[in-house]
Amino acid sequence: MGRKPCCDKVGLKRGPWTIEEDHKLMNFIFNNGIPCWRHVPKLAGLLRCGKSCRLRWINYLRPDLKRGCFTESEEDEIIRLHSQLGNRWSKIASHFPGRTDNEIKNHWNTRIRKKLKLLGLDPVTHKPVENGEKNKQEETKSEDVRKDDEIQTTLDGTETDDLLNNYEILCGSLDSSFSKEESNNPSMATQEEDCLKQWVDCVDSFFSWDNFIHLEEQIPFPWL
DNA sequence: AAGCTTAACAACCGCCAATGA
DNA sequence: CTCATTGGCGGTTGTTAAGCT
Repeated sequence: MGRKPCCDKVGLKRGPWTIEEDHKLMNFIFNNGIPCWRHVPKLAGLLRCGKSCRLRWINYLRPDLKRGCFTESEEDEIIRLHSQLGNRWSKIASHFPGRTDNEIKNHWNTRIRKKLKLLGLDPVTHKPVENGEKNKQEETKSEDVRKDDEIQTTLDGTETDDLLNNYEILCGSLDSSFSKEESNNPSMATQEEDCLKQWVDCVDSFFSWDNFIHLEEQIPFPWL
């Protein structure tokens, strides 16, 4: 007997979310909060499973999300946190208000990992890759990794050394300041609040909330 | 212009821990 | 205590746009 699925997948929509679906989910959450993800799809009129709704909200629709590219300092911080926490993306994400674990994980897998490889560093251990280890890895590694190495060989030795030094300096300098600066920093909280206000204003001008005023009367919410 | 490859990101899947009945 | 349910997490896959040949 396998594990029971999180929901009955029959008749449920999958794949990319449409704008209409996003609107339905956002409208529902703004008006009702998040009572129980399992009930959200039905109450919001969505043919998705609750888990999918939760993911969409957390990774894409949440008002406090900070969209856009990662800055250099953010990347450096991710590298440093990853060296301490490993693949605990949610923990890492908690240090970046407005960023999601999925976003950071994707960024790590598509960019930062390659960057570290170019520096001659093992993305898992954050230590320089030994020649012996390199040979061992050589036997099993995939084509894409091989391409990364080809690029690396185009960098001359001094360039690689410089990059490596910079990385070590960076990690060293940041290590001392870390651990006391957590996400409950008051200035960060204010930033988040401002961001939220802006976003709510934006959404207010976008939606016709009047259509949802009587939602409560139409749907019997069990938690009310 | 068409086809192919790659990079970036969104979404899904399966597992696990917490919680409540 | 046991079991079912739920939310959260990390790994992986799918999709698509951009770049290249």
